[in-house]
Amino acid sequence: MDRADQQRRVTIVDVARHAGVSTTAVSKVLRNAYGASPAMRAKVQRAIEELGYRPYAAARGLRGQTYTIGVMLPDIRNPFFPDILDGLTDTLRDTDYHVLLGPSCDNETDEGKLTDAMVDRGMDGLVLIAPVMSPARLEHLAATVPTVVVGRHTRSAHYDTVTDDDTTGAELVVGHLADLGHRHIAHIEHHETDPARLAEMPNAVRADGYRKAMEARGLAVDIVSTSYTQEGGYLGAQQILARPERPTAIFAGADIVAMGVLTALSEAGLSVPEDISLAGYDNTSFAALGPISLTSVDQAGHHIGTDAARLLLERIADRTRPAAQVKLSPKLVPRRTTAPPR
Amino acid sequence: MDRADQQRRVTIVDVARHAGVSTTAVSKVLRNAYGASPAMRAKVQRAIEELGYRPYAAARGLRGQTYTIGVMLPDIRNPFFPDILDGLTDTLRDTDYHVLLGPSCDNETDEGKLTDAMVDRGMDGLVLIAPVMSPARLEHLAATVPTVVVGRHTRSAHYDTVTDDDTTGAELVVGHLADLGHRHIAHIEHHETDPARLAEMPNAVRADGYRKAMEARGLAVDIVSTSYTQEGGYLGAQQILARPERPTAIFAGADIVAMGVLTALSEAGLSVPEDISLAGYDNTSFAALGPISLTSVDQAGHHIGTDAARLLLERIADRTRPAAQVKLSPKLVPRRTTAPPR
DNA sequence: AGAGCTTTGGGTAACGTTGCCCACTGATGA
DNA sequence: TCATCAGTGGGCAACGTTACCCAAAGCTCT
Repeated sequence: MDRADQQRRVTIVDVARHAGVSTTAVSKVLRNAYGASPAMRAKVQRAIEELGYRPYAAARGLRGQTYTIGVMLPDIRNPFFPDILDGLTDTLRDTDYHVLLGPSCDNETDEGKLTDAMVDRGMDGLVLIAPVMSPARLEHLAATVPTVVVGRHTRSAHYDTVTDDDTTGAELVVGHLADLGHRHIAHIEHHETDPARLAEMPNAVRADGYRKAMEARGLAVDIVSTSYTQEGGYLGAQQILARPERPTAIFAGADIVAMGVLTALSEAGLSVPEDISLAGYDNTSFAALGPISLTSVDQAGHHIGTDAARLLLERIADRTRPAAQVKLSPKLVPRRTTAPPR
Repeated sequence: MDRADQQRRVTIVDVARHAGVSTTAVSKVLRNAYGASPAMRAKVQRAIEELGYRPYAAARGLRGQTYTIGVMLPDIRNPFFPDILDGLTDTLRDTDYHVLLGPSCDNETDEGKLTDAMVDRGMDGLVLIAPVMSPARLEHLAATVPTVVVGRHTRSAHYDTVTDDDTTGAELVVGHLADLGHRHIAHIEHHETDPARLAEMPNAVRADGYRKAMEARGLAVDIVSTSYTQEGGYLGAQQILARPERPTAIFAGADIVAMGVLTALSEAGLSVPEDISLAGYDNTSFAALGPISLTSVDQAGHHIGTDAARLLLERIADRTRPAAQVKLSPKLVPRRTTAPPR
């Protein structure tokens, strides 16, 4: 073993000694704090570079700040979330903050563990993407650490929200399919029973938007509940196909769901859009794929990410600032998986 | 603002006072250390639960441990990496460790920043998936913190490695296509020029395996260099199609690359496998998708993840244990995108 | 000249946890 | 009877950084 590498970290004390100043002075330079002359700044900067010093975040954490932002998302496999993430990291790139991601957590227990872990690690701020936890827990969490909630239709004095108008998005899809002549349009949703979440979660709002849009047109509502995963789409489509009467179109609540639907349809020997039309949601890069060319709803993930990052930075800077709610508008992107019914 | 929520965290001191014991005693119970009677353990446990105490990781970090494992991966959009991640989190679920992920970093600069950030945050161990940093930096990093390197064909006394046999994997693909009767097989690789990385990175080894397998059969090597992304596949396929003579098969170095190739082929009005055969690598869930049904090479991502986690835990427990190299064997999964040439 | 600033620099007590010590108590063994 | 020892519990000094202080020195303005 190379013992030279195992030596102690360079600390602020080493820098101070090397520069011939106090640790306080070094700390001031690091924080751009008041009370350090340009001459001293230069001296300290030089010492920092010569020694290759980097502040130890754990020690800073003990004093209040870790310069770390935690991000929680429900499913790393859903290709929509990386879009949001890109927006976040692009915005935070020029700041002192670093982004760390939790592993996928799709249930309340995992969410609780992860957010606890993030709080315990002294994170300066959290971005929660479509969290399923109870409103009370969300409230309590946001009171503990600056938080931005993405996707969930709720508001609170403690946290900011960034949402996309899922009701309109669902209406866009139903309108598009109805205009093509479809009368029987099935919807695959992410199952939700908790009354608090029924009104707030994007999947539930999307399903409700579908319901309203169908009823407004006098069409029969046909909802299958599974989950926003590829498997959920597969199973949902199988349920739909097992019935006596087949719908002429399926509205999948997310592109990843549509992926699973495609598998099931293909296995059943049905072709899209000849036998059945299919629309997704999120306009992921997968939807644009040539052989797939999925009709979808664009909700500008990158933009959502930059907004979330901006709001979080503002909230970290001033925790008493009134909570903001940003609401973005979706756009329909028609592609080749939707066509008039035969 | 709800002031009650803003109160100080519950600390070990509060627990000690509440249980009527010393902080040392509480710490002993927390760490399952020697020197605490069952009676005291029970008393302290009760106090911990009553107060809802959770240890503060930043303070622990200052003393040496943060119970955090950092994971770095090149591209969150590549659906292969979540498989590895699942293996990691499944194995670490029952331990005291938490997994935190860095955002995608596909270049040496970002990698350096991220690994620095992870070291600065006192992480107990790192899992680096296909890192591109220099061998010297890798060596130095692994000497600083317990590390497992995934995918990179290298060995060191400081870190363990988990790799898949990419040479064999490439041979499987070329063999499969050649057996079908293909003579002109193009390969899209992730561009690599650094000599150190040419011998070590999975993409480079895969390309080399392709080269050897082609030459062993007396076939002409035809390599296009882009990147292991959807866009890389799209651009690579466009380059291939712009030439006077079209290959009868394309071997994409990763499934995500094959996704982009499909788009380009579709735009060019070519159908798969009638006009051109296509094989990917990684056997991601996307490859199994009905309408895609991509021939691919399975390298058991979940298994890679569990092995990496196991090795890392061992190394954290004993940093002097000799470094291990785990090498897994790939399997060909033929599907509908490969067929004899017309 | 002296009062009252501003600027510059440093001393130091936290922050929450750990692990090395030591002290005390009974029991054990010579 | 006296050392020895295991078992139990606690004191306390770190770990690296920050922010609240205070002190000294050099100004400006009467």
